[in-house]
Amino acid sequence: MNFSEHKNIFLQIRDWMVDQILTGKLLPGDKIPSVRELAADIEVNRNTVMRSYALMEEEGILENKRGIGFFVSLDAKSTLLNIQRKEFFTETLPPILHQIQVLRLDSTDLKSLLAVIHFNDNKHEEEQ
Amino acid sequence: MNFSEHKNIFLQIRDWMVDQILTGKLLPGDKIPSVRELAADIEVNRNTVMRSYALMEEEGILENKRGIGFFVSLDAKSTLLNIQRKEFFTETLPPILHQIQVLRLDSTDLKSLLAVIHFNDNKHEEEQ
Amino acid sequence: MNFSEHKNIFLQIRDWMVDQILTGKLLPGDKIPSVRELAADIEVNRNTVMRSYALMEEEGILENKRGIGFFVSLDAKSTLLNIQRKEFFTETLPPILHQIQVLRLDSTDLKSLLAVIHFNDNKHEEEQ
Amino acid sequence: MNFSEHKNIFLQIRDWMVDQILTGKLLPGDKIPSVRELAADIEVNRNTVMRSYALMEEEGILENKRGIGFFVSLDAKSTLLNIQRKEFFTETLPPILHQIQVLRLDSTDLKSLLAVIHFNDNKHEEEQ
DNA sequence: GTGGTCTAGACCACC
DNA sequence: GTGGTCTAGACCACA
Repeated sequence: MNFSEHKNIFLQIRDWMVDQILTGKLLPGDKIPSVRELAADIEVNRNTVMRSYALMEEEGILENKRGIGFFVSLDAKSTLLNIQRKEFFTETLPPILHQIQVLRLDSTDLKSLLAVIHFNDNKHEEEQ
Repeated sequence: MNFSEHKNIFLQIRDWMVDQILTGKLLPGDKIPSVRELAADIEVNRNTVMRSYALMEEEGILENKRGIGFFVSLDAKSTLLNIQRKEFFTETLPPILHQIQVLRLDSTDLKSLLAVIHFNDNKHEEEQ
Repeated sequence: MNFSEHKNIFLQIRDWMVDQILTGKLLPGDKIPSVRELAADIEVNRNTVMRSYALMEEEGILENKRGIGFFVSLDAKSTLLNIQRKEFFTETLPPILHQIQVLRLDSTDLKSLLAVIHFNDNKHEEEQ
Repeated sequence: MNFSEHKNIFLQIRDWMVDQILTGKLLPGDKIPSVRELAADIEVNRNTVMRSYALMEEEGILENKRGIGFFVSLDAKSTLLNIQRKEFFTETLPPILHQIQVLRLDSTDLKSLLAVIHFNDNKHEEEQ
């Protein structure tokens, strides 16, 4: 894992783990590496890894069986989607909307954005 | 002004000022509040305001007339539009696109976003 | 059995066993499950169960017949009642009283508590 | 401050601070001691104090003005009462009820408990 | 072996 | 001056 300079390491660990879960590389119920193990692996202090794991436990993404280790919680995926969608609409989207308006961007400028949305729409139809 | 927790205050002041200019609430050539005035107003340290003004001067948004005060520079608006549009497409947009895809948001979810784009399209037509 | 997060499992096993005895689901002289049996049952390490049994033997609640197993000691119930009532009044009750006062809870809030006390009063009358 | 042996220090700091707030020794909006200051005062590591403050910020009891310090949040008192009352009814009370039942305690035994409740009832009447 | 707390000390950005 | 993160290392209880 490569850490970017100006984001907290414990958050980057969390982001990476979340990614593993969302992309299915880690499945609900899976045991994740022990604090010591991961710390050694990515050459980071135990405490930092611990902080990351504790955060994810609080968020309901991980569960802790004492003396055994941390496990991906069974409903991690839906919990994550909920957290992230909520964050997107309350934190991420509003300033974007504002900026699009202020910068007077129109559909020509934002064609790649529209393409993504269009793509998602079709994905949903397929699944039905 | 309400300051968000995890972004530097002096950057938030800058963002707010930029916004005032882009939306026409501050016009090129206008005198802006003195450092101590604004500092008192928004209950922030004078150094913080100063740092913000200095940054904007460096960016060519403000001009400083010694002993008189800071003024919105004459080409602030076009300068800003260029800077910000560029930033928007290289910095802001890409992670948004990724997130929209990961969260599988579709046009129903993002109706407010689409509404803004639509609104901008019409604005442009009127101006033609 | 569901284990709560922040209390030692071996203590929780003890509490559960004590409960079984006080409520008469386990009677004096009864053989209790073997260490390995209970461990398998509740999905816990055998050491943990052993520790719990050892504790209860020390407290005089259980007796160990070598090669046969653990049994509820004959005077377990009266022993327990004494231990627990004493503990209740010296350890458990005082902080509760304090908290009820601080939180300004009144008889309306605590109706379930009062109901239990009332229920116990009647139980005693019946037995006289 | 005297720390009891077997409870986490950072939680004891929180408990003490909560007490100060609930008893009115710290008022909403008050600045509390800086992390370094309190750490030196009670001879505990900065990190430990920090952890305590961060926890209380998360709980909405404290607010943080960057570069200035931590302040008692304006609605700390009601927030606290909510947290604690909720905890009392979901965590504290149920095992108490169970124990009272199992130990067959009656109103004679629990006279001090009833006295407190009675006292609270009168307090409320006075306030009306 | 596991998680969890605490210390001591460094370094950073921000006010 | 303030909070905040990270490290290195010790010590503990629990499984």
